[in-house]
Amino acid sequence: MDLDPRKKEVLHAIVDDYVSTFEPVGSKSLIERHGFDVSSATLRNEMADLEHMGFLEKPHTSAGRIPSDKGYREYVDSLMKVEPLSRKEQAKIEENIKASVGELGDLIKSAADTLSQATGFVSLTCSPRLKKSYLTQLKILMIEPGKALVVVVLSAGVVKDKLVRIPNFITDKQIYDISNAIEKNITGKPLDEITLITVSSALKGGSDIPDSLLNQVLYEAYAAIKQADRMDVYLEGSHRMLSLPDFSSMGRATQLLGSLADDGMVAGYLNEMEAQDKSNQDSYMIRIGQEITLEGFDDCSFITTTYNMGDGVQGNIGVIGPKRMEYSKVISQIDFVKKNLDEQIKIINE
Amino acid sequence: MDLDPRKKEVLHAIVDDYVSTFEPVGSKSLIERHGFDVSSATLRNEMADLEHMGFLEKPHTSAGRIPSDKGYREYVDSLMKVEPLSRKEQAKIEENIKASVGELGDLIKSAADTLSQATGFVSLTCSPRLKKSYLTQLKILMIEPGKALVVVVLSAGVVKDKLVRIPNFITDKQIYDISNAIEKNITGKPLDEITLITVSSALKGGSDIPDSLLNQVLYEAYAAIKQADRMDVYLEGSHRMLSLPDFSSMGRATQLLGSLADDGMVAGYLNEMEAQDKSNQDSYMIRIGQEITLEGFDDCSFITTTYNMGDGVQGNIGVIGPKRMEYSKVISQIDFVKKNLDEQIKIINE
DNA sequence: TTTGGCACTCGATGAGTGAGAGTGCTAATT
DNA sequence: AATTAGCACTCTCACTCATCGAGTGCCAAA
Repeated sequence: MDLDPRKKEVLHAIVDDYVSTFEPVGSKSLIERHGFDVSSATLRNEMADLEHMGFLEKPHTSAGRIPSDKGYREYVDSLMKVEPLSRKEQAKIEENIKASVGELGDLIKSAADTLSQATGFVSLTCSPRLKKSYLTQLKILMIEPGKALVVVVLSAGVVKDKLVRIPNFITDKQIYDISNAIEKNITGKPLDEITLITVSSALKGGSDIPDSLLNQVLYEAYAAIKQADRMDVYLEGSHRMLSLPDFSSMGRATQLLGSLADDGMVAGYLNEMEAQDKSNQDSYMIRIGQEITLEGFDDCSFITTTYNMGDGVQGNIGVIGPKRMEYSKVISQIDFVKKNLDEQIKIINE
Repeated sequence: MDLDPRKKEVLHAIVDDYVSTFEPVGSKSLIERHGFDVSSATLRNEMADLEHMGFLEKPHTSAGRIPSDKGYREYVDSLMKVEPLSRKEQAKIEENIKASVGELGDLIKSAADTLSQATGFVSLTCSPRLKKSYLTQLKILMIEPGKALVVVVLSAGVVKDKLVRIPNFITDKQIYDISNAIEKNITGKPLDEITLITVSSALKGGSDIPDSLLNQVLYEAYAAIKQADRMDVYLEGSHRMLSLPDFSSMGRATQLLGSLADDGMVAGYLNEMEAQDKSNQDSYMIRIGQEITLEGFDDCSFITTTYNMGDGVQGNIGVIGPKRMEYSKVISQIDFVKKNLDEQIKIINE
């Protein structure tokens, strides 16, 4: 399975060339650009070998070669070297991210925007899965008769809330009591162990509210808690894909943007990816071309990593770009954005 | 300025034809499709007149005519008849909107999605301008030391909140007192009359917290209040524009989607439109082609109307589509969605 | 194992062509 | 004065055809 050193060099060169020119690379231009010390015929033979092994493809009988998915995979796994960004690029990213003010949500959005702008591709962020995080506070706040705000505070300082309807004549005081009772009941429990029964237990009968009404409130509180682990996916910069030569055909572009519009689908796939790569947590997840099992992403690659919100709570951040991309550069861009994001989150959380 | 009846008929027919075929319409096909009782030569004369008057344009010397912006404007203002949707379409829209559960935000999103799907264009919603609505409640909720949630309740039952940082050693009780004091101070005031001074007045010195710390809390509360009237624009279905023949050239499509990606720009323009049309509140605002002063929307039209959240608080909902659209149909679609949305909002608010 | 040489393939480019749809104008008709 | 028939003209679109150039595969020689 391992390639001899020259084949590696050739594959490396071809990927580099193809990525930067977007044109099938032929034996001759390969010699011109890289200083190979052999004739074009020799390279042709090597290239034919690489093709048989599945690392290269020919678009037409008589065109140069382009990397196959397997070729990109080999490149990513063992050929490329990730080099750090230039000072300039670093500065730009830092500046952008630091410019965002205030809330966590804004910060993450800002990181995504920055990443999309830096790469020129679509950036993707996904809020952390919170199933395993535990509940530290639950408050129900009366807004007006019949309406209340349920505030759920989770470990890692995540705050979610939901506006709910409650029976009209429940009073401020009653809500306050219910809220305290629920809180006492489930504080410290991981989110995915909380059920409607856990929420309600040891609560009924203890107050002056009829069970049927109490149940309604309990249910709403429960729903609010459950909703807290809703995964929010944010895709930014889809329109940038249109400017890429890779998607200059209307058909491909339409299909891609259509798929990107369905962020639920992307979220689902992210989950799947994470399940597969559970081992190398904290590192990069990369999917190239047809490795992506979603419709319409044949010419794309996903690269994601995780950002940290403390207490082991992690979200995803990454890029969806053409599979013909400068992997090493994009990876270091993601990496740098991630680091900045982690830092800023730490600052927000103290 | 008014056209004689036959010219009106001709313009009407041309717009109809062009909208449905997307091909410049010529004198002959006009006779075939519509039962004009004159010869093609007569129509040619009429068409030449209409062109001189600015209602029609020729893409090339020897092609049929297409409506100019002015032509569409005339069509929209005085020629077309808005007809109600078919039962089927109505049912579909109703179903979609009713399927959305729970919160106001979800409901509006759902309305936008429905509208985009129904029209095949981009739908646009904009949260209400809240400057004129008044504050009914303000609560500050301690989340953990150094972190609090400011909940702002406005008239019409709008609830906004913001997570803020506060000095570490401020206690639950202190926050509670501050919160009450502020609330007492500014309840009932319109949002745009609230200043940092209003928030702070009559508060300092009354507590055991040093002024500098108190100021920090007050500022955060103030910022949370001010943020409540942030206009949220939501654009849905940009990708659908790619399927339209109007944007089948990559250049136009790229430009359009690029402009659509900047929702701040759209929000700003909406504001502008509203200022212009202040008179006919509650009705439709329509901008056609170059009437839109934004870059990149030359081939588009905006149609928006308002939805009601009670207490005179209104948001915008509408469509951005190709100017070559079935105006009467799209208007009734928007109208129907708006009606359903209004209804559902009423239900949510009781 | 490498290399030079050669025949072959295939896509891109550009020119030329004819068909088709539509126009504007003029002169005759109503 | 309005309408119509007729005709020359214009312009796009689709099609064909030839050519060019980059690249390949393979064979025989080094």
